[in-house]
Amino acid sequence: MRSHSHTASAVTTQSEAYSPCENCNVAQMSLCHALSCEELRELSAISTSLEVGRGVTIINETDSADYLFNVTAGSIKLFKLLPDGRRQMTGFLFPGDFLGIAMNDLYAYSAEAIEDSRLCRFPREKLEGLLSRLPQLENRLLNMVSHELVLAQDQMLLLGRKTAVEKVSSFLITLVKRGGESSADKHLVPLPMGRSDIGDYLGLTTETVSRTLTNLKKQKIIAIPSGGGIEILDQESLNELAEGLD
Amino acid sequence: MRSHSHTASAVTTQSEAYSPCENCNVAQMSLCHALSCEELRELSAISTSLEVGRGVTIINETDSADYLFNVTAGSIKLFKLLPDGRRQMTGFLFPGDFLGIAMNDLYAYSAEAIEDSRLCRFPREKLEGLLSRLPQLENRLLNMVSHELVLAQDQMLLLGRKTAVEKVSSFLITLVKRGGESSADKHLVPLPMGRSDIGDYLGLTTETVSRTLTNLKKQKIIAIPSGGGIEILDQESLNELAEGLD
DNA sequence: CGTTAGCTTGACACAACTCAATGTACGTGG
DNA sequence: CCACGTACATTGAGTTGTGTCAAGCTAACG
Repeated sequence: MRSHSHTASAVTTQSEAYSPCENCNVAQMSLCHALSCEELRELSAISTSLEVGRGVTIINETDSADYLFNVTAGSIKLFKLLPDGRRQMTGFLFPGDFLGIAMNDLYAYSAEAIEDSRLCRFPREKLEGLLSRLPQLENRLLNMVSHELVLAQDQMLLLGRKTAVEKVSSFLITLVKRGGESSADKHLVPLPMGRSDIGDYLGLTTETVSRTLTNLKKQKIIAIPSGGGIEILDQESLNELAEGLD
Repeated sequence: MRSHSHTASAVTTQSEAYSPCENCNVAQMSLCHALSCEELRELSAISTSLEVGRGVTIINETDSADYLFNVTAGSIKLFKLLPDGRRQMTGFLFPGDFLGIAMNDLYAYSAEAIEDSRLCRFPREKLEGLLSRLPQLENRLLNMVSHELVLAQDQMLLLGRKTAVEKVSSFLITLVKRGGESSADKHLVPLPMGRSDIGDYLGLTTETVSRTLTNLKKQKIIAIPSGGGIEILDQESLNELAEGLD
């Protein structure tokens, strides 16, 4: 991946005009899951593969919602802003995740690449046309959105009612669950986003995230290797901390 | 409505075995929206109308998710609990709203009637069967869930990044927007839920909600009539407070 | 008219924030 | 390859918004 532009405010690189959906390595966990060969070909026909460099803005909160996306590589952060700059992350996306839900044809959040990433882009209008002809696809989309809604409700509980330790512990656990399959050692979770991003996801400041991680480290519940990421040393304690059981 | 049982832990009254969906007064804003007569009849065939009294539990967070519901009268609160009893409301439902999204066949939250209410109940299995035959219905459901997701993201911003005044102001504004149509005077918003429910919705304590409302009253931005509900005196100021513009 | 449930108000405590300084890792250019 | 610069992470000291605990108030209902 060559693109390293940190300044662009929109999608930058567009690598291929046609997408080899048939060979897609994330198809089994993405929107494309459970489609027949023929259906996959139809979807492929309207999709475009994109590469974006770290820091590049993919969509903007109030832009017209013309496209939907599927992440195929890298990681993406979603967030909303208040007028004075306060920021709330609404989610982190990894390969297989879906992006572009809108209301009144406007995106509900902004999206930015945390690291160099690849996405699959679908024009909304064409995708909606496909949905009416491919019930499998619409059902798949309904399941994905329902799943996201359940996660959003968990996050509300976290934001509204959990303490700093409980928030950070919960966050680490969801990362373990998500990254569990892809990582060789299940106890070393990658952490591509910065402390400030984590803080804005958990409703905390950078400093509180840092202090909390340090405390967990002192308690030998986690380790923080210099190469980045977090090593989970005591998953059991972490689970209890996340639910406030102590 | 006669049922006033406050003790039942499950659905109590089941008034009619068949439901007159054709005459439903909330059909235009509910799940049933945009269905043909024939389709409406099919939906009607699998639905049951229920009445529940104030305080009655409709679903329980970890129960098997056998039914989906549509609210037709009254108001419902949705919430999640932590082991030690801390509670987070995930939403308040009014006529036309939808209820029963699940993950792994378990409900993601509990639901309880705030006041005497009526719901339309659909067995999940039968509804899913219908979905595959009625693409209109599936599309409608997708739109409703997507809409809910957008609202959930707004709520994350509120919970994670807004102050007490901003939270309460935002809450009042959403009530105005929701109840605007049904109420004669658009500036008197009904408030069927208690302070404690509002606190658990906004990630605050009862006391903070109360103090904040008192402050808004002192600033002549709202009035609190003894008959219940809240009167909005200065919508403009409220809008600014909600976004932190002062 | 007394009982009760919910709302309001007050005094104080503390978890997390703010502001500020220092430490660390990494990429760039000499 | 090393020195420097920049961005990010950590740590510390002091502040504050909201929570906690406790006391009164209000209104609805039997």
